[in-house]
This record gives sequence, C-alpha cells and structure tokens, in this order.
Amino acid sequence: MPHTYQYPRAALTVDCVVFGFDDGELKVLLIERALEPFKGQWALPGGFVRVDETLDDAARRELVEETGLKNVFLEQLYTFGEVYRDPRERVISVAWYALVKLSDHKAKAATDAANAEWFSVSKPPRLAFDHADIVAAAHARLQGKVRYQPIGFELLPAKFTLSELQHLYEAILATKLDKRNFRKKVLGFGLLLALKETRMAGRSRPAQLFRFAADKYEKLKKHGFNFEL
Amino acid sequence: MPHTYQYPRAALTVDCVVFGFDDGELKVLLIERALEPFKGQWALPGGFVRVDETLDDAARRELVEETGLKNVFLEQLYTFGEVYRDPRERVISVAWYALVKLSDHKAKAATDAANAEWFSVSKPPRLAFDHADIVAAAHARLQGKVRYQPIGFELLPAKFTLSELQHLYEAILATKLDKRNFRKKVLGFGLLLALKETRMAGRSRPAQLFRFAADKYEKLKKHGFNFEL
DNA sequence: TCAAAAGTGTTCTTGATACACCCATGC
DNA sequence: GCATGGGTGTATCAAGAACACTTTTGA
Repeated sequence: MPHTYQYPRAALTVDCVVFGFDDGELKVLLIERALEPFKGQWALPGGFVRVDETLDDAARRELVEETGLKNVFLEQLYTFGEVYRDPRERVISVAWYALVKLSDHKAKAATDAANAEWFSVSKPPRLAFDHADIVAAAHARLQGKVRYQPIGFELLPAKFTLSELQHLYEAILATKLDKRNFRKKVLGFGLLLALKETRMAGRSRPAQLFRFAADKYEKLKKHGFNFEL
Repeated sequence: MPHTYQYPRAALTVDCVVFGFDDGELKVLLIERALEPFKGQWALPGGFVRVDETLDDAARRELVEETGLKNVFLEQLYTFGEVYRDPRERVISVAWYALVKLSDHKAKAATDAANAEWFSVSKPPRLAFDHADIVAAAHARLQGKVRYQPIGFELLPAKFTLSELQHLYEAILATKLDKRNFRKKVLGFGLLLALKETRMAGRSRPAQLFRFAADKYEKLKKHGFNFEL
C-alpha cells in the first residue's frame, strides 16, 4: 500500500561498523553490495529502518540478516545526513558500532547469504557511499572509549590471557604498551578473575587464563568507579 | 505536491538542548509549545528536517527560527528513535546540544516570537515527549566533554575572570574545586591570555580578565595536545 | 575598619614511567 | 639445549590533592 505525505521525506537507514580482533589486528566486517548503486563494492552492513521498529532493533535485525551476528555489543555512533551521500535520494543513516568476539562468530559470517569478509581496519578496501567516513568515526570512537570503559573484553573470547588483552589494546590504540605496567594496572582494578586453567600457545610457557568480572564492574560503576587504562 | 512512497516513512526532526551559564547556574533554553500535542508544555527547540538541508543546517535553522540564536557552538548528541516517542506518528529525532554565551544572547531569546525561557538544568519543568531524556543525555555529554575539551569557554563571555571559569566548571560538574589547584592547572596550559583589563564585581578586589587563545589551542590540538581538566 | 572576593606556594601523596631477568614448555 | 612467549619488582619522576593567609577595593 503506497503512503502519501504532504512534504517529501528522507529515507532512514542504519549502518553498522562491526569490529573484530583476530591475528593481532583490529578488523571490520564488510559486505559486498549485490545491487546498484556501488554494485560489487564493499559496504557496511545495514538497511532501511521499518516504521514499527526502534533504531537499535533495526540495527540488530540487519546484522542478523546480513551477517548472521546476534547478541553483540552495539552502541549508537553518529547520524550521517549529508544531502547527497546517497546518489538515489535523500537518505539519513544512523550509524552504530558493534564489537564481536570473532572467535565465536568467524565461521558464521563466512557462510551467510551475503558475501561478507573481515578486513583490516588499517587497510580497508574502497567503500561505497560515505562509509569510509563512518568507519573512521567508529574507529575514533572505539579508541576513545576503550580508555575509560572496559569494552575491550567484548572483542575477546570469554577466557583470555593478559598478553591477548594487551595485544588487543595495542592494536586498537596503535601503540606499544609496557608489559609489566599494563599487567600491574589492569590487575589492580580487581576485575579480572584468574581461572584454574592455562593456555598453551606454540612451544612456549603456558599462559594464565582470566575472565572479566562483568557483574563486579557493574556494581562498582554505580558507585562512580572508572575503568581508566 | 504530495509525495508517495512504497513503504511508510518516519518523520525526521532535530531537537536542540541549548545550554547557557548565568547566575552561577547551568541553564537550558526551552520553548512553550503553541500546538498540540503537549500544547502549553515546555519543550526543546526543534522541528522537521527539510529534504534538501543537512541535519546541522536544520538544527541551526530551527535555533534561529525559534530562539533567534545564531553562530553558536553546536554538536550532534544522539538520535532518539523509540517507536512511540511522539503520539502522532513515528518521529525520529536527531538531538543536538548547543553552548551559548548567555551574556550576548539573553535579551534576544526573550523578545522572540515563540515563548522561550531559560531554566535551571537541575530543576527543569515537566517536558514534552521524551525531551527530559534528551536533556539528561546532553547534560551527561557536557559533563564528560568539558573534562578533556576546552568547550567551557563557549558558555562564557569572550573576557572572563578565573573565578567565573571555575564557577562554570563547578556548576557543570556539580562539584567544588580548589581555587589554587584550578588556577595552577588551567594557567599551566598556556591557553589563557591575561588582558590589560580588570573587572570589578561588587565592593571587592578587581579581578584579572582573560581570554581563551582558541587559535593557539587549534595548533596544539593537531600535535596531539589534550586539554584535560 | 570591615566585608568580599582575588590572588598566591609548598608539602605530601599517588599514580605513571622506565627498565632486565628468570620461567615453563615444545621441538 | 634452545627458541618462544609468560611472568615478575623497584626506583624515579610527574601530577594531583590538601591546605591558610595577604591583597585590593567599595561601602
């Protein structure tokens, strides 16, 4: 059924910048466009917002439909509204960024209908629309946020070693960190629980596994605690 | 001319949380709604986005139309998209926050067409729609941002005293600050220029006037400088 | 001379940085 | 036994926090 309005209305979409961490690198998940415009080019997963769903429902729905991802950390980023950002017509895009435990989801994305691939954030392919700007904004947000909120854990498996955590921070912030200082600080928060397991990687000494005490963090947060790396 | 679309589309608006500082208090500018729904209630200045203007053009246009304010600091806050946030139909609102030098603009707002008034942020009136949530989000953003970006100056006249600056920070952050430490730190950045003037307030010792060296800050920022209060 | 806000330094404590060697394992 | 990454402590330095009195003006 067609719908009629007195004034022309912009179309409304959501686009998601999905970050993952693998191979010591920060990655972003892109899909290959099947339709014009920008057919065959890489773009962010996303699509039109239905009139009866919230923006974050729309973002989650598109993630499932286009990448098979669900139950991910998702946060609104920014709304992009340049007049000619879409060559077809006026389209406003509410951009989101998501953090996924790539270890859990790697297989899924590859087998889904749409052609989806992980790319290094530092050398992405040419992107459709203004999606390069959106990725840049998301990356900047992640770099800022990771310093004072324990969201890095969303990118790691539930059990991880301190070295993995450090390498994650080094990849996100694009810096080198001192091992001893990093461990001292991060353990000082008392939010990492040492498990009774270790992990062997290669032919080196096995590493202690930890998990993040999310429940404990939630309690502390209410009392004005700040996770500041 | 009416416009027809295959799928129903949400309407798109912008809403602005305009902050000012006066009388030692952080204030927010509200307008009284002339039409239903929420007729007679206080609400944020804002309105529909035209199909041929960017989101920030729309926000600036609405500010001029409804409050007479122009050339203000304006930054996107968040996009609110609950399905029933407007009782008439689906309306997505891209919210912005603005900082104004109240000293310059006080008169204007009062004489404009719409009934506009400044309210204390800490005791606002009942607000239309979800505007109370928007104000709360803007306040939280301001509290966060003011710590690491020199945006406080947008709320003060071009010439100000250190005490005024301190009281501004105290009002925004809702804390007391130590006078000597505050002055030491803020002068330490080298971004405040002492003018050759003083200001007399009441029957006390005249205070040194300063202005913010915005140009100097812009240069430093490019080299990774951080204004951290 | 009093009231009111402006202005000014030092000490102490805390957190940040810099830095080098031994350990457990697989090959 | 050697290569690989895991694990550990101390000394220095910089920044933050706490704190009280003198100055200038108008009334």
